Amino acid sequence: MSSAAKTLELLAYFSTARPEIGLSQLCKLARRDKATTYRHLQALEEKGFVEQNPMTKQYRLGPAILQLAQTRETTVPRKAGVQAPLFDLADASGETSHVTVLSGATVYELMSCDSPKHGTRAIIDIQTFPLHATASGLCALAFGPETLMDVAQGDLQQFTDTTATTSTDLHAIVEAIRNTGFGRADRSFEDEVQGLSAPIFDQTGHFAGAISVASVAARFTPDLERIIKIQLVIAARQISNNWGGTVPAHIETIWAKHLTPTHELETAS
Amino acid sequence: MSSAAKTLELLAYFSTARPEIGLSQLCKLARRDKATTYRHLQALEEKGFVEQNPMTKQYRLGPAILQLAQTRETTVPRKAGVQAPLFDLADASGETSHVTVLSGATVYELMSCDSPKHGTRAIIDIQTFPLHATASGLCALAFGPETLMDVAQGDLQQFTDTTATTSTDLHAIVEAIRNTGFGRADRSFEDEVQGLSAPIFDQTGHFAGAISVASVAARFTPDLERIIKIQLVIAARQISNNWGGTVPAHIETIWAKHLTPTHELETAS
DNA sequence: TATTGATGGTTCATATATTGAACCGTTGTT
DNA sequence: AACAACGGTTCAATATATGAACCATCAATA
Repeated sequence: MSSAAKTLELLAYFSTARPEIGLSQLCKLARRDKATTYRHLQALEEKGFVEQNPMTKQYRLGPAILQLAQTRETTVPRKAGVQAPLFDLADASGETSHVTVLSGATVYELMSCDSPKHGTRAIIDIQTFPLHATASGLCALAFGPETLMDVAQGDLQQFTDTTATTSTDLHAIVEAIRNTGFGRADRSFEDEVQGLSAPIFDQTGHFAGAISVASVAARFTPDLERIIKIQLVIAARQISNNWGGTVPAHIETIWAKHLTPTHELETAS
Repeated sequence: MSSAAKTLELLAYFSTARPEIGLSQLCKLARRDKATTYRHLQALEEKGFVEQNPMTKQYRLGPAILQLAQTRETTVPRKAGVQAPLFDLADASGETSHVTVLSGATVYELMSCDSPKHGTRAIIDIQTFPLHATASGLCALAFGPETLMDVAQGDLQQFTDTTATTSTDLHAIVEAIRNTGFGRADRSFEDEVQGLSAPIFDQTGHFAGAISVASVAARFTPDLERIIKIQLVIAARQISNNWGGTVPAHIETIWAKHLTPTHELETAS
């Protein structure tokens, strides 16, 4: 690995949980030599990527990062961070996929990608997604701000005969989604469309949107569901990353739990 | 210079004005070999500090920066406390304004705000500010740690014909700033730009940065200077407050002394 | 269609910049 | 007073960075 890459790696050890790190401590964390680490820190400090707390001599992230982040944020639109993972998902799942963003109390479509694999396709033709009836919307209810639930309950429009139209039903569905880590809409918005989604998180660590696959219900099988979920996890991680966030550990945990082969066997038996 | 530092330097070439840069272009900008630059970009890309636009093959700032910036800002909040006072200052002064932070011996731009009032504007296009030639830098020399003066004297680059290039001149200017409480750069960094600044203090009670206004020299009058100084004081107090500090009493005293009508009359007579 | 020039990317011998064991000076603890 | 832990420094050994020259691709041009 290049010396530059090793230097950059040091930055990743800083976090809100561990905002300041001393030289020795950083050596242990990175399993590097002290002299090497010291020089790397010097280079980072020279360019403003870290600075030293004059009192404690410990290092922390520096101001240069803020300027770069400003540039990135104002020049790279969210769409750019979505394109590749979304296309890969549509390709791998063979189904129409889309990414939605939460703005205020509304779930908007950001980008969609139709897979050319099948003749029959689920056509997405709306631009805002009902919170209580779509996989994306339910994902927002499950992982987004709590106030969303109040908004959702104010409009429980029935789209199909499986749409949740009571507060009780909606709460049960949302609770199930919190337990699995995946939004799910069983023909609740359109007949014959089965939605699956995963939450996306931005740099603030909050829910920012969702990535979803809309399958034609007739070909939806447990096998396909598993495949799609695995792909959703990959895409959700990548997009979160591109938006400056990471998938919270507890979400990763419930995903892992739900996708392990042992779990599959247990539920199958 | 270390290879890591050279690699980090590449990032500084990205800006809102030039968000995407191709390999060849970057080589020209940085005056580096193509192979070297390519490998540096590889290292940056590997760690997410840049990414490649798949269409154009050009490079742009990557998502890793957003995460680091988030950590920095949540652990050392700076930007959040700057926004409103800075905007108010730009609005009230009608000039381009910016806030800088001192990190080690370097003055970095934290945020800037262009006032839309005038057609001609002082455009800020640097990311670090020379200590001896800018209002912010001089403010740091006057109110920051004493060791800064040694650093400044090591590089007295001449930018314009009013830039201080001797130790004697620099000391005189800094002394004047200590007596007025305002950093001042009379076309010493760019021709036709008149800078004025006020120091900002953090919770440790030490100098932490400066807030500055860059006026177009042609419209700089004593009246405007007075108006700007009054606004600078307001902003410096607010930001210091937001950063957990207060403006030291002796600074408030010299500010008051310099802005009282009696003083104006005295100097005018 | 062949030519040119620009781009992004690659190779390899050279030599320069990186490495880490051991060192120093300081600080706080036993 | 001895000790340990810290940040920081030195220097010989060598791993790593370097850049001239190279290739492949593309778009414009003759």
